[in-house]
Order: sequence, then C-alpha cells, then structure tokens
Amino acid sequence: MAAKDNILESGVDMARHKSSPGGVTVFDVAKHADVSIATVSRALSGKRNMSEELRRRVLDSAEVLGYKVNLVGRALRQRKTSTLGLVIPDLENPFFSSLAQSISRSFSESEIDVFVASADNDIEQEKRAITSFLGRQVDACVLIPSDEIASLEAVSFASTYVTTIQFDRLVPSVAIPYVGCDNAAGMKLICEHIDRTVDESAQPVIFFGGGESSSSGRERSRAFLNLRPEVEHYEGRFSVDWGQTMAKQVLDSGRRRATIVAAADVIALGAISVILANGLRIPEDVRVIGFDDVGVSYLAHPTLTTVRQPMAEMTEAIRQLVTGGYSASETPPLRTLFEPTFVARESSPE
Amino acid sequence: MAAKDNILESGVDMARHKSSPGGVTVFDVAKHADVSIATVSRALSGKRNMSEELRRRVLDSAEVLGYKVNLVGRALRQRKTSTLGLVIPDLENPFFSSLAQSISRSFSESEIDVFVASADNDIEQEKRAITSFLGRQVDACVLIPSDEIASLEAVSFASTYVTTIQFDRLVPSVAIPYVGCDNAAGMKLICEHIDRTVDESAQPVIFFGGGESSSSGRERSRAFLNLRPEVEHYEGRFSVDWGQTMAKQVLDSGRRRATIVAAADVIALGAISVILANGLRIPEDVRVIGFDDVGVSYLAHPTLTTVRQPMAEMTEAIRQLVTGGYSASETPPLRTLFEPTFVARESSPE
DNA sequence: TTGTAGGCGTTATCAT
DNA sequence: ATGATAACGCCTACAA
Repeated sequence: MAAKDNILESGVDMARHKSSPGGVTVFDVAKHADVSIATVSRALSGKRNMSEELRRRVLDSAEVLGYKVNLVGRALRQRKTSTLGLVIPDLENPFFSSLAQSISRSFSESEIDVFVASADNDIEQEKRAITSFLGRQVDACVLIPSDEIASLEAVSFASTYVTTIQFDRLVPSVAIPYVGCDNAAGMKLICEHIDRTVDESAQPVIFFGGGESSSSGRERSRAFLNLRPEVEHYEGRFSVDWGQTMAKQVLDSGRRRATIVAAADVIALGAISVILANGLRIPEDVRVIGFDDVGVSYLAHPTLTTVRQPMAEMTEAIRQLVTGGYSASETPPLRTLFEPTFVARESSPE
Repeated sequence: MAAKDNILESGVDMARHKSSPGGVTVFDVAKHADVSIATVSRALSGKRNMSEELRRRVLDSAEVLGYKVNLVGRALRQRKTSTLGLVIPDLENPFFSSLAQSISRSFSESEIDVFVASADNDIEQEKRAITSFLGRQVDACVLIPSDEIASLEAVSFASTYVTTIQFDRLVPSVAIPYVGCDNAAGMKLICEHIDRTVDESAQPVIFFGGGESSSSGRERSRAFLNLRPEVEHYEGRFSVDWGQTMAKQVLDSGRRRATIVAAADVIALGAISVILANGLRIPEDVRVIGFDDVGVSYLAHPTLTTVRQPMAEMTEAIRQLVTGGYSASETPPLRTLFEPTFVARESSPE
C-alpha cells in the first residue's frame, strides 16, 4: 500500500470533483444536499438504514439538479448491466419480429432491459452484433443463429462469456440451452390433417422446405419426409420470395391440383399469392398449409391453415432460464421443447 | 496534491491488479507482454508512435490471453458509447419493423451500433426504453413517438441530453429534428388517382384514418379531408384489427360498392381480408388504397395499391443527421420531408 | 447512521 | 517511444 498524506483529507471527495461538464453526478447531489456521496448513493438506491430526513434532502437535491444515474458507471462498478441482448436474423421476417416483441414483453416486468439487434441475414453483421453485446457486458444473450454452421463461432463465443440461449434455431455442436418447438410433432399434426381430409390422388402433396442451413429448416424437412418419404419436395429459404418462386415453378410444370406443405408461413404466403394470381382456387384446386402462425397470416385470404408455436410460453421459458440463476453445478435444461398445435383455417379446412 | 511515497513504486500497476475474476483486462495483457497498460491501450487502438515489435508483442499477448475490450470501461472513460438507441412503438407492425431494419442497415458501415427497443404500444414502456437508453449514455436517440401528446415528456427529456431525432411521427411542441415523408403530398397522389380512375357515383369514397393521436395519422386525415371535405370518414388506430372492424361495419350497413382509402397499409390489409371474406370482389366491387408500401403488402391478394415512402433515403437522412456533427451554433434542419410516390397495383388499378 | 476511500476497465495526459 | 497515473461515475466494504 502506497503511503498517503493524511493531512487535510477531509472534504477530498468534494475537491476531487470538478465542475462536471458531462452532467449532474452524485458529487453534485452530495454537495447540494451537504452529505457524502455514499449517502446519496444509499438514498437513491432505496437502502434502509437511513434517516428519513436525510433521504428526503438527498432526493430533493437530486430532483432539483435533475440528476439521472449514469448506468455506465454503475455497470462498471457492479460488473453487471441488467441488460439482455437479442440478436435476430431479420427484423422484416414477421415471425422473428413477433418473437422479438414477445421476448421484450416477457422481460417488461423485470429489471432487465432487452435490446434488439438485427443481423440483416448476414453472418458478419451477426458476429458484430454479438461482439458488441458482449463488449458492452450484457448479462445474457438470446440468439437466433442465422446459420447452423457459420454461426457456430459467434454462438460459442457468446456462451463462454455470458448466459446464452438459443431460440428457435440451434447450432447443435455447442452445448448451451435451446428453447424451441417440437418441429417433428408439428409435422406429424400436419400429416394427420392430410390423412383426415385430403384426397391425395386428386391433390398430391408437395413440400416446400426452408433449407437445411438452419436447424428448424432441417428438422421440419426431415420430420416431414420421414413421415412421407415419397413426397415431391424442394429446399430453399424462409422467405416469401422463395415461396413465390417455387409455386410458379410448380404451376409452370402444368400442375393444377396440389396440397402444398410449406416449412413456414412466409413461404406459404408467397405460394398463395402466386396461386391466386394464376386464377386457381384455394383450397379447391390447391391446398396450402404453413408453419409458425405468424400474426400476419390471418390477413391472408384465404386464411392460412398452419401449426402454431406457443410463443408466449416459449419466451417465458427463456425468461426463466435467464433469471433462474442456475449455478455452475446445476446445469439448466439443454433442450426445452414446446408442443405446437394445429390450426385449421380456410387454406386447408378440416 | 496529496504527497505520495515514491519509493518502490515501480510495478505498482501490476501489483494493484488482482487476479481479474471478471475476465482478461489490459493489466493481464500488459503483464504477459511485459509492458505498461498505456502501451497495451495504444497498441490495441492502433495508434502510431509505436515500435512495430512492441505492437506485435502486445497483439500476440492479447490474442493468447483472449483479451476482449470492455466497452463499458471505455465508455465511462471516453464519455461516449458509439451507440444509437431506436425506440419503436410496436415491432409487430410491419411498417415499423421494416423501418428498424432500414435504420440498422444505414448504420452497418459506421462505427455506431444500433439497438432497438420496443415500446409495445405502451407509453410507460416507451418512457422506460428512453430512460434506459439515456442512462446507458447512447450517443443518439431515434424515436418514433407513440403518441403526439403523451410522448412529449419522454421525447423532450431525451433531446436535452443527446442528439435526438423524431422519425415518422412527430411531437410538434418540441423543437428537435424530424424526418418523415410528406403525408399531404401522398394524399394528393391518392386523390389524383381517384380523379383519374374511379367512378365515384358507383364507388363512393370512404376514408379509414389512423387516429389523431399520432402526427402521421392526423396529417394524413387532415390532408385527405382537406382535399375531399365531403367524404365519409372514420378515425381509429394503425392496426389490422381496426381495418377489419371498420370494413365489417361498412358492409353491415348494407354497402356493397366503395373506394376505401386507408391511412396505412395495415388498415387496408385488414379491410381487404374482411371484404374478400364477405364474397365481394376487389377492385370490381370495392377498391382499396393503402399508404406506406410495407414489404408484406405485395403478398396480399389482390396486391395493394398504395403510396410508397422512400425508406432508404429517409434512414440515410437520419444517419447524416446523427453523424453530421452539427455544432451548437449551426442547427440541423428541423424538418426533413421526403416525397412519396404512388404505386398502382391490383386493389385499385389505373 | 454517516463518511472515507478504493476500485470496476479503460483512455489520455503527463512525464521520462 | 514508453511508462506512471489520474480520471470517467458509481457502489460498497470498512471505519468512525
């Protein structure tokens, strides 16, 4: 310990503090209320062990001076930010944006602030967003990995520093908690619906997959093709564009009757728009079945038959995973799967 | 200045630093590379004035130890975070989420990280988001105020601390920059379209407004009713629900022919779904015209005639406003308006 | 109950 | 060119 001059130290706190060009600090409040900064801090953070009179005085001073706590200073000192970073592949995809909304809502009652960053479907942007969140010391990360392989580095990087949860999509080679829905069960529901209601000789089944580069895409495709090995199928992306492209291709090949099963609502909606534009009827000529039950699907006409993911339950599970405070010994559940439900609407009625 | 013991001070930096339980710090890197923390900082921030040999050594040490800069520490010291906070009224509204995506993209080449927070259509959540961003010392705020009146406090609060920009909606009573589109011009385009193409005696015009509690809603309604004072009109919210409700009401009143002008695409899409569900044809029986040109509008069937806001240009203007570095003397432009364009599609063809 | 003082991790200003 | 050290704003043992 370096020796220090103990003479005239009284009031050094005040002296140390200059005219605070960057806003009102605890020092200013302390000076104004004529107390120490410790007292200010105590008063503001609502600790007991204080005379009510002093607390009032401090609070009044803070009010008068317009003091706002600097959370950067607090974060540095407390080594926590009370912050959660959410990285989304694409905000324009209604499924993801609704998911972001749902997560925000799940944490709205808690002390934790949720911040969303978009990866804009780009692996570099995803990496940047994650790096930024970690550098800014978020207490937890919720990630929807863009790509099952390419996202590995960023995801495992995040998980070595903070509580990290994968949502909806998972990078299987890294052992961190995942919350999602049972895609295989969802596909089973769809197949049962088809068994019940579709004359497959009149309306043969065609599967539009979302691509094998995300786990949800792969799981859904595998599950469906497992149940229906003989089905004609195509793999693409989770986008409206791709649904349109494939529907065009199918119609161009001369087919006028089909049951289209899409791996996601956005694909199904794209397909519907093309089918209707070509003058075919849904569901009389072509049936269409989606997956996810995104909010906008009910404004499609005809309304979309789909499989609904229990969004609120899933995001609530995430909240528990984050706030549950699992110590190093008791590992949290590695896979939390929720059961989807079938929603029959006009595009493929029961 | 307090006198200090100058004996044996060498190496004090190292001694002061404990085993860094919270991750690798500059001290660890300094020790490993056998230099001072100042040198580490210089090397990492790429300053010149350094021997290449030392820089290499530092960089290697950082690499070996897995050092990641703590941006909270940096922010506290530099009094800036290189961060922008974006507050959105509702992430599930496709117009807002596309807007969030566009802003993120505008800043993707810059040093500034964009974080999005959702107000979830709640004035309290909006206040919390803004307060949090300010407490975390964001360098700028982009706000889409939820309510023209109720948001005043939070907006002006933000503007007294950081560069703040209002986007799309504006709180008129506070003098801070606003970026949006010329709503009156957009409504004029719609009226001209109606003049050109609609037989109003056969398809009388009905206006579905988005409500007067946001500036964009009020501007659009005022502008349209200014041009068409005699028109039947209703005010509600910017939501699909409300479009459905109103369309139902109009149809229930027995009308079978109309030209519906909606103040936003989401309202128009809601109306379309109800109209089609009632077996009416678009545009033969009912024409529908929207506003915004949200991404999903093209998957509506029929495709939606609307007015397009130049999103990319608008968010680019925001970027310039934020990074332009206007000093206190030269005030930035208070209102930046962009011209919308008319997009004729199937729901009301030319 | 209240005050003192140290440190969270970083950068920047000084000396050297 | 490099090193020592002082802040940045806050919280919290510990001392009084």
